[in-house]
Order: sequence, then C-alpha cells, then structure tokens
Amino acid sequence: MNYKNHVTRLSQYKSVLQRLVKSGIEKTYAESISKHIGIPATQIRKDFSLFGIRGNKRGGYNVLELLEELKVNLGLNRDLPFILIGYGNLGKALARYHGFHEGCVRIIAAFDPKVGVLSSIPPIPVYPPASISAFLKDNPVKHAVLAVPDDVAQSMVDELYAEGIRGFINFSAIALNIPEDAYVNNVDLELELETVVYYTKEAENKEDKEVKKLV
Amino acid sequence: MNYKNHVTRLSQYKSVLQRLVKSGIEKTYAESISKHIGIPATQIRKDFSLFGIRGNKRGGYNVLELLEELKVNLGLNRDLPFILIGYGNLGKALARYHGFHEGCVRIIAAFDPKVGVLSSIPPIPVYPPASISAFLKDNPVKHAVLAVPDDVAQSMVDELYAEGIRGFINFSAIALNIPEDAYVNNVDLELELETVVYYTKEAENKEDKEVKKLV
DNA sequence: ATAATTATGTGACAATAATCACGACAATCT
DNA sequence: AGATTGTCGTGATTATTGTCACATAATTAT
Ligand SMILES: NC(=O)c1ccc[n+]([C@@H]2O[C@H](COP(=O)([O-])OP(=O)(O)OC[C@H]3O[C@@H](n4cnc5c(N)ncnc54)[C@H](O)[C@@H]3O)[C@@H](O)[C@H]2O)c1
Ligand SMILES: NC(=O)c1ccc[n+]([C@@H]2O[C@H](COP(=O)([O-])OP(=O)(O)OC[C@H]3O[C@@H](n4cnc5c(N)ncnc54)[C@H](O)[C@@H]3O)[C@@H](O)[C@H]2O)c1
Repeated sequence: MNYKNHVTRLSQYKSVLQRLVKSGIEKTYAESISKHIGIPATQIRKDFSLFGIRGNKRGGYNVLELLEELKVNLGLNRDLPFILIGYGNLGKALARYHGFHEGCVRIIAAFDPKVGVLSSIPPIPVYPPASISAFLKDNPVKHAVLAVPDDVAQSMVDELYAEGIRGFINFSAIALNIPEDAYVNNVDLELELETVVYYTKEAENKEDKEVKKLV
Repeated sequence: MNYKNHVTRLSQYKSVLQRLVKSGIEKTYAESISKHIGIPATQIRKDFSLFGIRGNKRGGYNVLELLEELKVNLGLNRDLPFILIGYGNLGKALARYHGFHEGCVRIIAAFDPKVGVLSSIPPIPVYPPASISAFLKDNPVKHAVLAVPDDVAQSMVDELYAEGIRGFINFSAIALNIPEDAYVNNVDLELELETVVYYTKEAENKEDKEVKKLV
C-alpha cells in the first residue's frame, strides 16, 4: 500500500495519539495504532526507531509521552503561526476550520486584495496584501498557505520569501521556484480526485482479471 | 526528491499538457515538461515508457496526442461525475471551484442534512442525504468526495459503497474501512500543513550544519 | 524461581522506485 | 549521401523504502 513517507506517517501517528488523549486513553501499542490507520505495526516501530522514539518492552507506549515525542520530532512542540494568502473559496474553508485549533497549527491572519481595509469580522482578520510586510515585521511567522489563483502564486512566493517566510503550502497547480533553504508542499486537489479515478479503474480491472481466471 | 508516485506524476503531466493546449502550443519535449514541474526528463520518459506512451524520435511529443494518451491511461477520457457529501466549509470550496470544469472531473451534486429540501441555488444542486440512494439510481456515479465531519465519515462510506460508489476522496482525518474493490484517497489538510513545518525545520538544520562546517 | 507470554527494536532481506548510460533513429545540415 | 545533432526509449544500476524474522526485555503465571 501507499503510506506516503515517514514524515507523513509520523504526523498520522500524532493525529491518532491526539484522539487517544482526548478519549482519556493512557497506554497504546504499535498494534493498536496500526488498527486505527492501517499502517503495519512493524512499520510503526521502524519509524519510531528511526526517530529514536522508544517504548516499554511489553508495555507499549505511554500516550502522552509518545505524543510529545512525535511533536518534538515533527517540530510541532512550539507556537506555529501561519498566514493565509488568498481568502477565496479555499482560503475561507481553511480559515473557518476549527480542527486546526486543537492541533498545533494556527492560521493567524489572511491577506486578500478584495478586502479594501482591515477587517476582523471572520474568525481571523483579513488584510490587504499591501500590509503583509508590515504584518510580518510585528509577527515572526515562518509559514504561509497559498490559496491564490495560479497566475499570482509565484510572485507571492517571491514576496513572502523576501519577507522571511520559509515554508509554503501551495494549492495552485503550478510548480513554484524557491531557494534551497525554503520548502514548498504542493497540494493539488484536482490531482487528488483524478488519481482516485485511476485506482478505481485498477480495482475494476483486477476484478475482471479474476473473473477471467475463473472462466 | 519526492515526486510521489507514477500515477500522481501522470496526472501532473496531464495538468501541464492541458496548459500547453490552452496556450496553443503543439509540440513539447520531456525536457520542457521537466522545466514546468521539476521532474527530471528521464523520469518523465521512463513513466511514459511504462505506460506505453511513445513520442517521436527527435521530434518530441504532439501535445494533443500526448494529452489524450495521458487521459486514457488515467481513465479520464470519459465522463467522470462525482458526488460531494457534506456541503460545509470544504465542500462549498470544492463545489465552487471552477478549475474542475476545465478538467475531466465534475461534481454534479452535493448532499448535506442542513438542506431541508432540494435546492439548486449554488453552482451545483444540494440535496438532503436521504435522497442519495434515489439520486444514484438515476445517475450512475462511481466517485464521491467526503467532506463530512470525522465521526460520520465511516457510516457514509458504508452507505455509499452499498449504493455502488467505488472511489472515495476522504478529507476527514480518520482511516476508513472499505472492501477490496473500492479505493479511498485520504487527503488530510492538517497533515499537509504540519509536514511543511518538519521540512522547514530540516532546511534550517541543514543551514546550521553548513554554518558549523564553515566554523 | 522458572517458564510462558507479549511487546518492542532492529538488522537482514525483498520490493519498489529513481537515476544513469547508452543505443536507436528521425530530422537537419553540408 | 553521409555526417551530425537532438531526442527518445529502455536495460542496467543504484538508492530508497518496506517487510520479515528474531533477539530482547518486561510482565505474568505456575
Ligand atoms: N477551491 C477549490 O476547491 C480548489 C481546487 C483545486 C485547486 N484550487 C486552487 O487553489 C487556489 C485557490 O482557489 P480558490 O477556489 O480559493 O480561488 P478563488 O478565486 O476563490 O480565491 C482566490 C483568492 O485569492 C485572492 N487573490 C488574488 N490575488 C491575490 C494576491 N496577490 N494576494 C492575496 N490574495 C490574492 C483573490 O482575491 C481571491 O479571493 C487556486 O490556485 C486554485 O487553482 C482550488
Ligand atoms: N475546512 C478545512 O479547512 C479542513 C481542514 C482539515 C480537515 N478538514 C476535514 O474535512 C471535513 C469537513 O470539514 P469542514 O470544515 O467542511 O466541516 P463543516 O462542519 O464545515 O462541514 C461538514 C458538513 O457535513 C455536513 N454533514 C454532516 N453529516 C452529514 C451526512 N451524514 N451527510 C452529508 N453531510 C453531512 C454538515 O451539515 C456540514 O455542512 C472534516 O472531516 C474536517 O476534519 C477540513
């Protein structure tokens, strides 16, 4: 199966652990985490091993401790403000999402030219893009979510990089050029829908083949 | 680097090709596709080779033909209606996104209990969940986007599977159980933001190391 | 005490994926 | 026509990733 990569998996583990904490569970096991997310227990242990996370022989893992170690390894054990560029369809959805507040990630402000003046009506304040520079001088943010139209994405990255942003989540479909010391995560939602079509077709074909075999 | 997998890449190639078509470009080369998305040209050729896509020796690829072949291989050369379950923050964003209409993927209806009666005001009609079954009897849809709260996701999958849906895009954070002949693509947006934090930290550390080396 | 049980942790192995090196061959040039 | 160039296509090679088997430690049972 496709478990993506070790960092993604670490984040998935963290997500499960957060839910365990919420339900008041104190101890867990590789095997039971596996049941939650469908990643083999041995893979989970291997990942932990890789990151130097250790449990108790025969005793599994203390939920709170494990969660803390996962956070440390992911760099999520600190305040993590994000800014949001583009308060359109997708930007609004992200801004209004309350799940983030339970995690470590917080969107603290959005920027969109549609807003003439600064406004604090939505869950987060929305400012005109011209004020990004000033905002970042007061708020040491390192991460930005780009939910702007494809054709302005690159120029926004350039500007944001110049202002000190080093981590980007890019929802536009175009590839962005950035310096070595920054990181972009491209999230292409259209692609996410399309690949499902492929794999669904695959499943169909497999069935066909099996049917053929039986004949 | 992390180019995800061959299917994802195929979809990326398709996306570039669509843009080339729009700009009226007729011929392209592995090397120029590479420039657009940052995937090495040899990887691109290897992928094409794997899927039996062939170009012209020294002549590159005919854009329209290549696009068509990519679509065929991805299973996107046909009508691909999706239904959307959950018309909340994220559901609305997806429903209102116009990029889909230019591609092959179309969301034709949404279902949400907040709508008491059927309504056609938004870009797509939104119906109460009780009418899913009836709707699918009239419309042979195979794919669904799940943008519902975490705690109802599994029960919706069960219901949708029973009604014939075989491909799912799941935006909730919990893993879904499905039969072998169906496919779920989990898209966890919180995780997408979090992993950026990790990689940004990595870049920082790398810098630190280099600084150390110089000292 | 000793044995049995149940997890963890990790090195060895297997599978998968990416890169490289180079041959084939069509187009263009001389 | 023959040489040259540019691009493709792919087998061989290397790197990455996942799986497995089993040694190890803690706990429980006898
Ligand atoms: N909405 C979706 O479901 C969806 C799906 C796939 C991809 N995407 C991609 O996500 C991105 C955003 O999509 P959307 O649907 O939210 O688009 P949208 O048009 O609704 O929103 C874009 C927003 O960006 C703002 N904007 C424009 N220039 C700006 C600038 N320089 N600085 C700050 N803000 C600026 C616009 O005013 C607008 O509000 C696009 O690249 C789109 O291709 C969206
Ligand atoms: N919005 C985001 O940015 C974001 C980010 C990360 C994850 N998510 C995840 O995406 C999912 C949706 O998030 P959201 O922000 O859109 O939530 P939301 O609460 O705004 O929307 C959920 C919608 O689902 C509807 N719903 C409830 N039960 C239903 C049912 N049985 N059938 C059909 N519809 C039903 C609700 O009426 C609501 O409109 C959640 O699982 C959330 O964790 C969202």
